[in-house]
Amino acid sequence: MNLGDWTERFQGTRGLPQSVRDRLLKEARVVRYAKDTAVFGPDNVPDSLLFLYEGTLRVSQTSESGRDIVLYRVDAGESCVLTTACMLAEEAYNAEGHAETDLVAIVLPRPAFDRLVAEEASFRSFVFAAYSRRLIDLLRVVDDVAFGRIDVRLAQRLLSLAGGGHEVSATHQQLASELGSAREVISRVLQDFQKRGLIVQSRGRISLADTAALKAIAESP
Amino acid sequence: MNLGDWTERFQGTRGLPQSVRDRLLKEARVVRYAKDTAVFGPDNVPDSLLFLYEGTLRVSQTSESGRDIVLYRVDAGESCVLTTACMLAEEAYNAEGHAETDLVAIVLPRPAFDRLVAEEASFRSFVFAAYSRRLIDLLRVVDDVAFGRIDVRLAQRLLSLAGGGHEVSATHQQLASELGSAREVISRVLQDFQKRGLIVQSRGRISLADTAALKAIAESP
DNA sequence: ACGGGCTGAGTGACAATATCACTGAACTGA
DNA sequence: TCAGTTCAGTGATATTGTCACTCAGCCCGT
Repeated sequence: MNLGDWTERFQGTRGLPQSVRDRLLKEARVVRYAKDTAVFGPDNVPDSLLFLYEGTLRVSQTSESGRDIVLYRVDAGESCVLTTACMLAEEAYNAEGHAETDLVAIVLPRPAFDRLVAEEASFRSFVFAAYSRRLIDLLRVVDDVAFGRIDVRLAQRLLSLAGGGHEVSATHQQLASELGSAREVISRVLQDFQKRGLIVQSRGRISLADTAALKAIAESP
Repeated sequence: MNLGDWTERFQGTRGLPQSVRDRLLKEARVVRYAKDTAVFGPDNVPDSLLFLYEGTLRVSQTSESGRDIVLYRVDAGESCVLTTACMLAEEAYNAEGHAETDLVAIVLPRPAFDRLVAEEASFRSFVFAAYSRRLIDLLRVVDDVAFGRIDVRLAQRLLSLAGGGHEVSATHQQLASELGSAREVISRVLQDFQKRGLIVQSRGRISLADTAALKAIAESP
């Protein structure tokens, strides 16, 4: 299956000379992942750079005790450098990538990646910028987890998961995993939100009744 | 003041051809920071890559509320890529670098850095490996903060700060900052440790009386 | 030596979050 | 339809964080 000239789609590849783009089109493979499948994990370490053409990839980390926390999401048009990082570091890590939707991705094998980084300044900038973005995402996660209030963080996450709409499809357990918290805690906070008329809950589904108030909570100190 | 051929000292520069090393020696500056001074911070964003020739640099993050947490340390022979990352991302961040000892560092300006990454595969590997190491350090921090018990983490940190010895020079407040916790919490855990005979406390100083038992705590699940 | 002033440490009360051990409610598929 | 499974609610308790203090030891000038 052919995507046509996908290099048009990525900031980091769009600016490259046509010859390099042609080489990319030849050397990279297109892969698909079905929704809710694992893209990579501790026992399935990738050895390539992943460009996400379509869909959303959720990267999370699982602790020894089985609890987990979402680190960040990779959206269409972005690349997932964590995989590259861990590949290069050859160290144990327990992050895993999960397809939140059906995914279409472009896989660039390591040698081609190396060559491109070496030869193309604009591609190099793209890679470094991607690293930086993730580093900063992680700094934010650290800050939130270490110092953030759970109700504030939950309000933020609900708004973000709703993506401008008013519906969130997630179980309490999934929301707990988003924040690295426990289901019971989330249940209690959500009940509080519901009592205050900010949300309406049903099984596996939350509708945001008062996004303005939620935003106020999300932005409280 | 001349350090001689410092390129000998770094994994990432040792393997370079002599011509490149000569260029490095010409283009990089040697800088010194006194112990307990700020090397970089939100209002003092660096625009270069820092190689640490001698000393230890502590990188920490401060929350809005004033509490802070240590993200990682950069030791002699390593480079601090977080600065580069944030420089490239041109995003706000609130990490800061603090000299834990007197520092001698080599500053490589951005253009020279770019050129070197482009031209030298071994230097490139070094940079990517440094990024990866920091990413993985941060994953560890996230895991600890989100899921770790405070007594376990404190035992780990005491052992690590003692560096194989039996003495740690740190106030309770400083230890709290290491872990992103509060002084009172640390005080209580330390008192518990002392009651159990694991440590002996004095003002600004802790001596580890029973490192074996501390290790047992540090490794408990 | 003496008495501020300052920093480091101890403490009780309380709030927030996590854990444990359940219960019941809502869906699902045979 | 009903048995199994997933999702959500709840009380009790443990851990961690916050607040508002007190007290002890150190530094320094007189």
